[in-house]
This record gives sequence, C-alpha cells and structure tokens, in this order.
Amino acid sequence: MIKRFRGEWTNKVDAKGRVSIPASFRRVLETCDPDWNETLFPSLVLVYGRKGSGCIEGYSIRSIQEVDDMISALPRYSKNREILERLLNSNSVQTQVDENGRIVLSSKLREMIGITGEALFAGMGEKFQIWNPNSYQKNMLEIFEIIKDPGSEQRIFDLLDKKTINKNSDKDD
Amino acid sequence: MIKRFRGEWTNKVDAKGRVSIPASFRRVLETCDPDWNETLFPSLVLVYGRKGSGCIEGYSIRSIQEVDDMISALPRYSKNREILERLLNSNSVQTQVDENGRIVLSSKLREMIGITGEALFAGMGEKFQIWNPNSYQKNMLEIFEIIKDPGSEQRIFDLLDKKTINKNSDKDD
DNA sequence: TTGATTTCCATTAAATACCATGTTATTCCT
DNA sequence: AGGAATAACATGGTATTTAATGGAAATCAA
Repeated sequence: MIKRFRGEWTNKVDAKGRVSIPASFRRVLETCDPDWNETLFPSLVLVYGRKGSGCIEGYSIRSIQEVDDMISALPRYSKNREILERLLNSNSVQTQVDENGRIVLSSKLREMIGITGEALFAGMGEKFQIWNPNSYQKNMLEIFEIIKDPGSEQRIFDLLDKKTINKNSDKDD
Repeated sequence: MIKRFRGEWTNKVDAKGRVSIPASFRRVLETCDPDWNETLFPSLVLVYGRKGSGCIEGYSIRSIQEVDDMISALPRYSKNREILERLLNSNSVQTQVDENGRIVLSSKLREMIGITGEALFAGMGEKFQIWNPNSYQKNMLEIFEIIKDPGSEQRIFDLLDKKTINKNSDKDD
C-alpha cells in the first residue's frame, strides 16, 4: 500500500485551470481518505497560506487532520493558534478529484504561484507541493547550494541517524 | 531469511528501460515488503536525490520506512525536514518488480546516471545502488585509492570495532 | 440569458501486463 | 555420482490497459 507522496511530475494546466493529479498521488489520496471507496473519488485539501513558499501544498484528508489536531491542541484564543488557523484553515480549500483524475486550480490560486501552462507536483511524504516549474527548479538549486558544503550535507543526513536524532532534533530550526 | 543486499551484478537494459533485478536482491525485497506474499511481486523505492553520487539507490519497503519515519519525526515545516523530503521523497519513485523480475528505469533516471545498455547493481546491505558499469569501476578505484595507505585502511576498519565506535561515530567521514 | 463551472466523452501516448525463448541452476531418481 | 527432469533467470517481443488531456454538453448562478 502506497502511503507517502513521492516523485516529481509535470502536468498541463488548461484555460479552465484543470490539471491532472499524478496517478501515484491519487493512490495515496485514496488510501488516506477515510470516506473513500472504489466507486468514489478522493478528497484533498489545498493550502495556500505559506506565503513565502512559492507553492501550494496538497494534503490527504488523514494528513490534514493530523495538522488540524495539532492546532486544536493549542490554547483557545491564543495568538499563535489564531495565526495558524488563518494560515492553514482560512487560507486553504477542500476539493475532490474528478472522474478523470483532475482538480481545478482557481485563477486566484494560479496567480498566487504564477502558474500558466504547466504545474509541477513534488511529493513531500505526508503532503505534496504544486509549483510553477521554473520556480521549483530555482528552489531545488537553492537546496543544492545549501548542501554543497559536505559538512552541511552530512549534518542534515545525520538527522536520519538513530544515534544523533535526539540531540539534533530540537535545534533544527 | 535473506535480509541484506550483497554482491555485484550486471544486467541488460532494453530500449524501454526494462532491467532485471538480480534474483538475490528480489529475495531481500520480498522479505522486507510487509505487503508481500508468494502470489505478489515486491515493491521498492528508487532514490535519485543524492546528485553527486553518480548512482540511483534502491530501498526495500522496510528500509525506506525507517528513513521516512525519521523524517516524519522532525518538526513539520522545519527547513531541514523539507530539504530531506526533497532529496528523499521528491527525488524518488516507488515501483514494483514485475512477474519477470524486472523494473523499468525511466529515461529520466537513465540519463541521470548515464545508463545505456547495461546497469550494474551493487549490494550495499540495507540498500543497493544502480550504476553505469564504467562509473562504478571508477568509483571503486577511488575507494582503493583511499585505502591504499594501510593506516587509513586500518582506521576505517576500526570503525567496526565495538571499543572504538563511540568515539568515532560523530566524525565518521 | 449568459458567463462560469462541472460533468461527460474521445483520443493518443505511455505504462503495464502478457507471452515466448534460450540459458543456467537445482532437484530428483537410479 | 551421473544424468535426466524440472525449475528459475534473464531477456526479447506483443497485446492490453491506464493516464493525461482536449473538447463538447449539461448544469448552475448571477
């Protein structure tokens, strides 16, 4: 059973904003939508609240519930909770994959990330991102720039090491 | 039960990118895929995110889950987590061995490591690597160069010694 | 009613399943 | 132990299915 978003896929966006969700992503959305069965099409949530990111984020139902639960665990009426609710609840929209495997990106969403004819989908484990292909490439180059220094690369991969995970996980910004 | 990838194998890659997974590697993939049984074919994950490496890495499901779990343990939206998700989730693809024991390497993957007619599989314990045979040979020579100095070789093998592992494990490269 | 959104249908390119063959390795029987 | 029978592998070719995508019809809304 596939349960993490993986890989990079570039699909066409037509004049109406329709775009195919990569088939492998649909499999994840299906298994992670508690209401889904073979006769239905899976739901998902698009979050556009991470303004600086340059992309829109797509969440499976199960995955967005985990985020929602974390928000709900924060003190009611606290400033930080209200900010998170704005960025992740106000600035998001629930939608559903259609029978051809597509969703519609509204013109507002498309303008927000500068999408014209093509959208790049990047698997990010528990979520995925939708990018303008050029912006994505730039972002990827920034990442390679960061890990160009072997010391820095090693420090990041060390986070995946059982021995070091505890002493590093609290200060990884 | 076989549980580590071992050995070197060179197999043909046809025009469609199809290539046989060495049988002994399939035995590992089978025992390390929680969903597998005698009637199914095992899944695996190919990671191409370690750009400088010159190869693609193949992970069993169990093996990649360990990596995924450690990524998921990092703080959501942290810079380091998103870098790791890019390198290991965006830059990877889940696939399945077919009934003839093959997988297909997309043209993108083949170009990435310069594979034309043949692919070399190198067992690396918990993962395996796929190389252009010539690149692999060069890489092997680099390794022999490093351990040519007996002192260096001994220092590296010392890492396998319980008495020394702790004081070396933090600066092990 | 007309502009926008959603549903339905059609096409083709690509991915996958299926089948066949020669070769090597393994099993089993005498 | 030798040799025949059997199974497993690697690999090539073909058929079928699925995915992506464009366009038309139908529904909804202002």
